[in-house]
Amino acid sequence: MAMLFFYSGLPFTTDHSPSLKVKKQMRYSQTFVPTLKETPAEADVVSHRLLLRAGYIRKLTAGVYTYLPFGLAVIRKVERIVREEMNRAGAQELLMPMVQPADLWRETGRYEKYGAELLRFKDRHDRESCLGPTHEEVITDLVRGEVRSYRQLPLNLYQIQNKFRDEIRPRFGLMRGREFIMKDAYSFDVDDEQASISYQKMYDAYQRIFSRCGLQFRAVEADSGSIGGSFSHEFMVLAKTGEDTLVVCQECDYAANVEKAEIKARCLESREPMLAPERVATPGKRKVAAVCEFLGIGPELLVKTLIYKVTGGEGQQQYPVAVLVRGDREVQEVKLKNLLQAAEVELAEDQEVFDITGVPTGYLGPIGLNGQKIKVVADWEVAALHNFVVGAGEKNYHLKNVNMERDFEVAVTGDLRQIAGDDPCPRCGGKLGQIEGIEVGHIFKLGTVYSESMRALFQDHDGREKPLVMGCYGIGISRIVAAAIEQNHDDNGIVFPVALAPVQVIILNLGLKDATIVAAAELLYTQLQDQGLEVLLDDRDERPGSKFKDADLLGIPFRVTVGARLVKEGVVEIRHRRDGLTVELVPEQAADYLLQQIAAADSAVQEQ
RNA sequence: CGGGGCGUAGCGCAGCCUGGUUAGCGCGCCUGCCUUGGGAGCAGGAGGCCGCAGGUUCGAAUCCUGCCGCCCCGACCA
Repeated sequence: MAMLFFYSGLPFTTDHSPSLKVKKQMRYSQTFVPTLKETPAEADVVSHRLLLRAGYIRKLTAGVYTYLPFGLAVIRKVERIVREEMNRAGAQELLMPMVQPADLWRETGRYEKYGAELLRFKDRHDRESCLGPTHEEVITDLVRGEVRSYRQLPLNLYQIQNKFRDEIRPRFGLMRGREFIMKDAYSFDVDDEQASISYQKMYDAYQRIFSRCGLQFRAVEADSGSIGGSFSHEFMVLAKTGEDTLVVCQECDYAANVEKAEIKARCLESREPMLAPERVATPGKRKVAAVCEFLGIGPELLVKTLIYKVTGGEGQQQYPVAVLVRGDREVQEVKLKNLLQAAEVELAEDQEVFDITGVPTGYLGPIGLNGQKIKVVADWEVAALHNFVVGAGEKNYHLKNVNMERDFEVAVTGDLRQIAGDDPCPRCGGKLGQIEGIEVGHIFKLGTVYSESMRALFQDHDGREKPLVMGCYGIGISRIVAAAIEQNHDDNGIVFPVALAPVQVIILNLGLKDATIVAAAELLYTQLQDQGLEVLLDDRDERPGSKFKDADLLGIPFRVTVGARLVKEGVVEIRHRRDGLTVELVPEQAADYLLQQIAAADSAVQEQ
């Protein structure tokens, strides 16, 4: 502590201290924002391209990026909103280590289960370790050591931290990096009811966060995936480049990820009398369309038999499962995985199918598979169907008039197909639409999965020891930046929402050799800063064209041009990046105008 | 990991198939002149282990082998 005195004269402060009123120098000529005229070849999607071109990020290696000053500024904007809303919701910030011991992960069994995304390594003492892709184990370890009593609950702890997941295929720049910034929060409650309240608080906080970020988004019901747990929502930014497909009811407020979207309208059991099975030659007809055309039937009367390699669930070995869906449907693998309680399901290759069943693909059917000890599962629709067509289990033949139960046995029947465009809403029966989305947030009700396996127990007021009921809540901070750009750009570059822009205003000095213009630009720069606005002054010795192009590319919401018109007409020009709206004002009015516009943008967002 | 493609100056690319003079173009960068409301013009200039390592050859950016890296399509996820 004594060391502090040696730094005499300097106040003890940190750079995020709000009390320190040092204005940031924001002269373009001295700012490291290396914009690019041409698009680097590595970038394909809009956000990646523009982040590189606008000098916001640079790549170090696959899926790993440096945030340059302006990129970091945007990240900080997002973080600030997230912190404010998390704190408002009663969560408390902490910071956990990124390096974690393997033994902790063994307690929940995830060291083995998590798969290759978990980057494992040994330290110099040969201790097994990993880089944290998420922190359920660490937080649970912390809390089990400190929380004993119901009086210490509820508790919600969060952090904003770099995560590392050794993604199979990183892509799209910040959208799917291996290293990325995430906010992860964990809630601890006494019982399920209280946990639901914590969950709802987070749901509400997330609504506020994404609204304040100026994003168009939608909360949807989601699969809880490998994190485990019972109940889950994803927050999706709506954008064409989204990696996920969502179904949204046009009549009620139902929305879900297609992975999850239930098919509720159970089809009516067919009343047709069952006919005698008939073996028909279908030479060379392997595809659904070819078989149907050949037999003169619609694809809804044919049943596909697909062989999946399934891992986990009952025993650790891989085993084959035959999945039956109608010819016009697709298997939804996430549903299949959940139904089988499997760790992984993978469609078998043609050769593998032959090795497993002895039948070439295209002629496979459910009959006789039980004899080979292959588990058969069927979609509900198949169970309702009568007299359908399946592969005969031998090359160049199919079977007509097949019926489930009479002709073959099925281990499980369930909701296994992907929801289709003509399916009705599972809630209200209304019409469904499909849209693309980017997952920027995911909340889970975990229950006691982790607290039980790690023995995180507390004593309740009835004196009994119970496992903590947990929830976990993630937000992809760096991904929000990419998603915001996917949703907000035009041909000239980024169009940042005011809340996320690295600075709110850029002043273009177009008359570096004209003392009047320079003086006016400098004065405006100082005045706007004094008003608390974030301003970049473009004082570079560049031609006007370059300055306009860069201002657009960077996506700064408001541009103030100080040029010849100041000398001739005494005005500066203020242009809105988003809609191109332009006003001319005397410089004295500029600050008020901008403050008013920025306030308006903020309140519009708040009302969303 | 499976499938496809690419590594040549800071960026975008040509040259490679059909080996052979000093490896070229556009942008950017430096100097000077000129120009100044949408990425100007002229003149001069700097900058290259042709991804790495072997091999074939009198001779390799170019042909062969191996490795490394990157991008795109699928399984994963914030």
